[in-house]
Amino acid sequence: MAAKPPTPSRSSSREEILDAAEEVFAARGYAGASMRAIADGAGVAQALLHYHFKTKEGLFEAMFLRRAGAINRIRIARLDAMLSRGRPSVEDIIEALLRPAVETGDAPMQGGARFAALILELSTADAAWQRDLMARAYDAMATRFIAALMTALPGLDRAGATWGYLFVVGAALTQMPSTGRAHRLSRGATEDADTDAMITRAIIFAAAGLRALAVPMPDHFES
Amino acid sequence: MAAKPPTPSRSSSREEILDAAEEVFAARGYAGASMRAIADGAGVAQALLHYHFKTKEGLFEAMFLRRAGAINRIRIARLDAMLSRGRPSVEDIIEALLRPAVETGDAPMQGGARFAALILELSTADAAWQRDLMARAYDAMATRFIAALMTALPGLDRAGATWGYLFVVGAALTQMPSTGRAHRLSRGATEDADTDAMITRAIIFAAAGLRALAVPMPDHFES
DNA sequence: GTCTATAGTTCGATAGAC
DNA sequence: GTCTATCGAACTATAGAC
Repeated sequence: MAAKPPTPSRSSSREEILDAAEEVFAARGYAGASMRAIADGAGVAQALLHYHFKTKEGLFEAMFLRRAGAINRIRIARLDAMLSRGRPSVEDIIEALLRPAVETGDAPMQGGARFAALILELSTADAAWQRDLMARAYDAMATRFIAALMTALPGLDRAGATWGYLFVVGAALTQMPSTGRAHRLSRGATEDADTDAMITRAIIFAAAGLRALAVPMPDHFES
Repeated sequence: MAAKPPTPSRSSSREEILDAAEEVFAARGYAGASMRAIADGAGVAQALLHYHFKTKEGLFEAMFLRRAGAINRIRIARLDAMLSRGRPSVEDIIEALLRPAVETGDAPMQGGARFAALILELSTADAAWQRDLMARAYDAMATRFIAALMTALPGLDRAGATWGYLFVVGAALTQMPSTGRAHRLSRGATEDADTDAMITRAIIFAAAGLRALAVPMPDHFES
């Protein structure tokens, strides 16, 4: 789909830089990361980063789109497979949306957990280029899932489906970087690193929440 | 409750620095903000920031605890008032948790919307001092609300109530900085800046989600 | 308590050799 | 494509006068 260099083995250091950028950006955020730290992580000279990506912003963009694109392709593939087999349940749709975010596997990061922090930073930023990047990385995928939710849940209008989608993503994304908070607040009853338990509960939580939003409107409307 | 300087009018510039710090930190994040920009915003010399708060970290801490404390006091007051009047519904509890976050009013920020981005940055950070600050700012309040949820929803165990609390906060917090995303994804069917519509839907969504978590376990368990 | 001035680092980016 | 070397700007923090 995207333009790829015709050379069969594209310059290997370019990918190594992107790998290192993922680690450093995810650990320290955009502003907190430095080109020097990324160059060191990749084992190349700092100038090479500027040769390949021109600016820090350009490197961040390439890094972010690579990872987000990889995850979104899995999401869409799962959704398409489900749709071709019949009418998926709300739970199925949510699972196809959330699981790929924690099952990255192929690139060097702890289960995509820290990448979630990066998405949150980007999605709440107010710089124009960050909002644009967020839109380019996720809007197409989000539109597909919002449509799927409206099909699975007649009675859910577009505004409700949109807020519902954003709630689901926000609820799950904020729990992915394991900070020890769930363990502490639950007095040891659960573990942050147990992403499976978290995702399982998130699906139950989100499916019920979406079904409630599908009811036209409770009985009063205000403001 | 906290130690206050005995002087009736405490150095006014100290508060002005905190006000400016809120704006700059919320707009650019911790790493992206500079002491210079904060000093300029407060109209004082940069050295004065270090006199009052010693380091950038110290200033961030003071700023964050002041704002978080103010919001949490309102939350706890609302919860206590409800509890003294009988058994509040899940919706009431969630409303007491979410509304104060968007109705800050007294300090100079656009409805506390951008402060939410700061909370998200802090809650997903992995530096020790940031996790400690997060715990000091929110754990006591969170514990009260988790307990209230368990009382309102028998069948909700501590692990479920904890994840539920975290889901609710994550779902709502991620929507507070209005980025135009909801407007775009819904094709104009809703507006990001309409926080009342967002909060109203968040309460419906979250209440249903929490009730679903209160059911011991659906009927199958997988993975 | 508030200022000016500056020390000491670190940053993003570029020039230019190979 | 990759490197060394470096520029100029920004940063946090401190010293010291008032």
